[in-house]
Amino acid sequence: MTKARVTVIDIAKAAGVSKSTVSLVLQGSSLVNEGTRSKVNAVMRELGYVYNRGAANLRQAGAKSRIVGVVVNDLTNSFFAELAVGVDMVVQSAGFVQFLSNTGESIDRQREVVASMREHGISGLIVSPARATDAADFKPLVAAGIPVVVVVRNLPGAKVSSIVSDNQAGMMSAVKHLAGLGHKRIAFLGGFPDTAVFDDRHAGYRSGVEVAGLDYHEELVISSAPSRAGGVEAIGKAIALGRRPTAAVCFNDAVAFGVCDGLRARRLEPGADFAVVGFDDVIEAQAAVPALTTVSVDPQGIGRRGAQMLLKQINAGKAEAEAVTTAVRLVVRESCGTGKAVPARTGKSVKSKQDAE
Amino acid sequence: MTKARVTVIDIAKAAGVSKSTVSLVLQGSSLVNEGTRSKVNAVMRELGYVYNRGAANLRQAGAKSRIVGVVVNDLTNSFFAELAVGVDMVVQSAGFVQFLSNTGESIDRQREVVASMREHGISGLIVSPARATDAADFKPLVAAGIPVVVVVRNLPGAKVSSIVSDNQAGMMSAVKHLAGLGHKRIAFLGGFPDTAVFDDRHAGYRSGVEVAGLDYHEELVISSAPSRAGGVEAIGKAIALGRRPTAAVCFNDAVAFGVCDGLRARRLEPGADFAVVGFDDVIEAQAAVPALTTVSVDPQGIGRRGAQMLLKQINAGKAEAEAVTTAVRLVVRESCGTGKAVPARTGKSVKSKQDAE
DNA sequence: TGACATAATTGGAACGTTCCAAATATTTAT
DNA sequence: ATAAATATTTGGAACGTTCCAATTATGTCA
Repeated sequence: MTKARVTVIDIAKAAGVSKSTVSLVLQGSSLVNEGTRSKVNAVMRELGYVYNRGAANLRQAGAKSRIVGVVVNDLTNSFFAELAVGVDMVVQSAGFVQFLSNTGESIDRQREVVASMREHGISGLIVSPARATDAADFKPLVAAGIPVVVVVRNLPGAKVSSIVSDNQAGMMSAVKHLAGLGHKRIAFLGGFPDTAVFDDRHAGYRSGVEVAGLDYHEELVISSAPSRAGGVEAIGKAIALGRRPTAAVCFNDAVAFGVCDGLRARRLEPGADFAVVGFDDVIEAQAAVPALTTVSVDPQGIGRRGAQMLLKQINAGKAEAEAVTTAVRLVVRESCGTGKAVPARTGKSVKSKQDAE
Repeated sequence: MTKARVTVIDIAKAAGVSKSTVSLVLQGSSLVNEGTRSKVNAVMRELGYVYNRGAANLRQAGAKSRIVGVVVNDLTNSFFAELAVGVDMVVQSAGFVQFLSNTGESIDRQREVVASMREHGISGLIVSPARATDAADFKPLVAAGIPVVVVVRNLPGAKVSSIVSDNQAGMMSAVKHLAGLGHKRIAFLGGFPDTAVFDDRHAGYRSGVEVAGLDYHEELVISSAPSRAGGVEAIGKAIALGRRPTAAVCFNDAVAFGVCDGLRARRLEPGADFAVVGFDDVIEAQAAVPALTTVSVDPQGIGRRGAQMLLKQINAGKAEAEAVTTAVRLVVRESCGTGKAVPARTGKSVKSKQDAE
């Protein structure tokens, strides 16, 4: 329906210069005379020229497409939505655009979207890997010189940068908080034991218990799906124990909400009759009744930081794998029965080179 | 480590055919001999070939980049996150990828990202326009033959397709519900009067009132920011009226929550002493106390539908503007005081929904 | 003024693909 | 066996940009 695309040659012709000059203007080169520059710019505006990044990118040997790929496993989860927003903020202000895709925890889907992104020539990738992602999956990318930053869930064995929250310290502070309130039997509820995140949080739980001078009981660790339904299930098992716990730290907030549901179903009031702590601090946490005491991880911050890391590597041209864990803090609300709010800070920002393998 | 890219020519050389043949294989053409095809495929796998969509796209005269742009004004809002997921689902299974960007209601940002997307050669755009977006803003796009679908908020005057939820019918059913419960003075609270969404919802309110055989009173329409704080403010004014209303339909759920806050501050119990209906059915709506009666829209459905519409136009080559409004339904919970006998549960677990505005 | 540096400009030749028209191989029909 | 049809394959020539080396204009200094 409409005319052919306006190209740099059309501009050149109309402005009475050569295409090379127009190209120079496009790149903001200082080699071009001020007068010519404004003339060319005027003509571009007039003809409604739009830059063809594809063509440019082709010539520049795939150097810089100014596209970063972002892959998350569940955009519906506000945690990841926030993360994506964080990424978008820094990526956008650096003049990049983001390809965002959702895998819904499907490994096949993940492979597909990553392949597609590669074909489109992304200059870098930020990914929160689907469960059971093979560390080798991103090997081809880094081999091709495309920086990859793994967020939220780490990928042991992959030689890529990563940025995860301090799961261990977070869980530890949650346990210490409960112990400080006088609880002696504290359960660890929810989560799949075959994930790295579970391992970290569980380890934090365990050291928290020990640091508080309590005994670690295997039976108090009850895994389940990391969802609301999983929480209901887990609390059911916990209550069925001979010596039932009086408090629980949960794998994440969704589990914690499920635990509250399960308690109510048994005529127990979360907060008053049983203390509950979550993990993540999703938006619903503060609006819930009772407001959830939880470990806040600032997903948007992770997104921003991950994006910065990625951009740094893109600009450096060289991808030096770097592993950072971000601080985390306990937000005390009402689900542990104590109205007094004394936010306990924990966690430190640790930065370390990742070596080996 | 960064070796030269493997190109179609390398493949050709290694397979002992011409680049044209390789290209044919790439396109799945039936013209190529079965033997050659598998040979070529084998070599491609072996050399780790990755298709360069940019180059292809360049040659194909911008025909189809298989990229669709998605622009939303607030990804943090789960309403839009859901919407994006809906889009992604259909777009992905059609072999497209999505460029997703967030404007945060900034018109400048919106212009930037749309421009950037154009440079990258999107084949279509789905956008939930930032407030006060000029209808002419998308003119250049459609002039260039790039289909545009506007979602959630419509853009009067723009000759593009749109898909919005049935604000009018939704509000009408809310009013009718309240009237059916015996309320005579029903207020309309919250929202900025200068938006199209406000107009629609207000119109729905008005016809609802009339259909119920009640009088429409200007004083019962109290606008405010479409936020929780705005709700507090609006209910304050409503209560200060000479003849105060006994119920209110709110511009959205956030306002409704604010209204509840305001009522409690005046020792009135929402649900019992004053009936409240929201709009959107955000996730918090069902967990709130009292659970909020509200109008549910299906953002993911809108996303899917919008994407289908867009793909249809992309494939058709021509953009025939089409306006659809999606159905909406009232979810009765407890905030109108009828929570007693029949727990009016909508059997399905409602997904997170929220609409800013 | 000539000699030389410096500032601006400019034609190709890439980049990796797809298209086209034409060439070659293989069948089939006569 | 030969022509005609069909099945495969194939070299260029694009696409819109950037790079390079080369060119032309302009300025400077003895």
